[in-house]
Amino acid sequence: MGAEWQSDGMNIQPPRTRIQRKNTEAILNAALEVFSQHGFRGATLDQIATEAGLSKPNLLYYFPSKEAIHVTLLSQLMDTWLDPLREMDPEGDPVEELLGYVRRKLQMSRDMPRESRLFANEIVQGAPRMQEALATDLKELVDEKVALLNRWMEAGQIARVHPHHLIFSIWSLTQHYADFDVQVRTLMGDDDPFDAAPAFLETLYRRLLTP
Amino acid sequence: MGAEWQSDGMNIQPPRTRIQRKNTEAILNAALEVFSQHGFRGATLDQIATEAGLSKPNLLYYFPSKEAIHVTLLSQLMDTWLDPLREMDPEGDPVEELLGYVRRKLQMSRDMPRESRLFANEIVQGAPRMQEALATDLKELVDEKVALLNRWMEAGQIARVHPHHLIFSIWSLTQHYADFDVQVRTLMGDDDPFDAAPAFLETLYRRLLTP
DNA sequence: TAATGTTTTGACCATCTGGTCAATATCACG
DNA sequence: CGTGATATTGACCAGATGGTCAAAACATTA
Repeated sequence: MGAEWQSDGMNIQPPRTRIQRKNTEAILNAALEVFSQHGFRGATLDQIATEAGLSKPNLLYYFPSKEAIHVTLLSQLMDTWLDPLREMDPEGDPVEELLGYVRRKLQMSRDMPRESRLFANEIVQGAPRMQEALATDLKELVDEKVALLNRWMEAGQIARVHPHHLIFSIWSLTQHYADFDVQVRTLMGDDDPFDAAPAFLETLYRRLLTP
Repeated sequence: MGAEWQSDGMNIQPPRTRIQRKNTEAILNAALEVFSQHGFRGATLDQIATEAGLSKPNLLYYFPSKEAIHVTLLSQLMDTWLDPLREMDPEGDPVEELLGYVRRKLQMSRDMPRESRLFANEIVQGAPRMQEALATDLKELVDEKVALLNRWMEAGQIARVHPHHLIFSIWSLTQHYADFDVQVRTLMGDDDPFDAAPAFLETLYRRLLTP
């Protein structure tokens, strides 16, 4: 019988047996690798199965479909992805809080480039499987932080700039190093982009934000 | 016989007859639409053919393969894409030249979002069909402009920042509005992102670059 | 208008791909 | 060890997809 413990609808029951835990983890890791490199349609179940060290039917014993794997990945990552923004503390020093956010976000591009590219693939192609999450979870968080930025600006603690564009700028400047990695490295030769990026971004945001 | 006038290898002979001109143009336009929305593997010849108002075999009368269409598109666009950077004038006022570049690049994101996403798709996925162009044409141009930026910095005409990262920042900040359009618009609601973007970027780069 | 070259198409093919299923192997535990 | 539950697999399927081809339709021009 098809495994009853599997994700029904949106909810994922935590895998019960040792083997289940091991295999679902292997599958999600393999899928992250493959989806982030080829996009949803470009990825094949065979690729993912091979990468995970399983046969295709075996893979489909753990997830009901290709899409289910993709959706599971995206929603699991959403949280992690937004953590750095959540951590921005209303009580802290505004400029330092923003710089901290930039630093954490850049660190994520360095440490989790596959995750970054997974999202990039999805959004560039119109976010067909994520639009709802964008319009609800993400929007809520961003609205809250935009309000915070507005308060900081009104209090004269950071320079007045368009808060949405400020947030977008942080996303684009940091994720660029993961998403466009090939290009960046091709152009910089042997220099590791992540050597100079932190200083560059710190300079940029200090000059932009210092009132 | 297979049409002899077709692109052999990398060179594209300009289409000769009226019909050829019309159809190759329609195909490339359709392909831009479809590839930019679904990526190379996600796009199908049927989709492109339908979008171009042709049958699939008819489409393949004009291009030998799916890949040939993609390659043609990419190399045709490469030039257009780099024009704004080429226009940066060594003789002009440094800050104004850079701001002009930013403005032109932002304008391209607004006017040619499909082209931007085509490149984004390609590069996010590791630039499998473009690496060479990156390593030759693009690198040459960037190296030249990096040298120019270095001269400007040594002359004290703009602030000292890492020139490569400066260029990357312009790319990422401007292309973000095209590539992540869905996300940006979802979060900004009814506001058109392109209303406030020019002012935001001008502020940002003036503060960053003014010595 | 006849002859020639160009364009279009329907039918077809091989391969790939997501997914199913019954049978088999492995595991956990009383 | 034996037994029921869990895990794995080979064989298979239907639909999609990139691409071919010979024949038909259409243009062009002598």
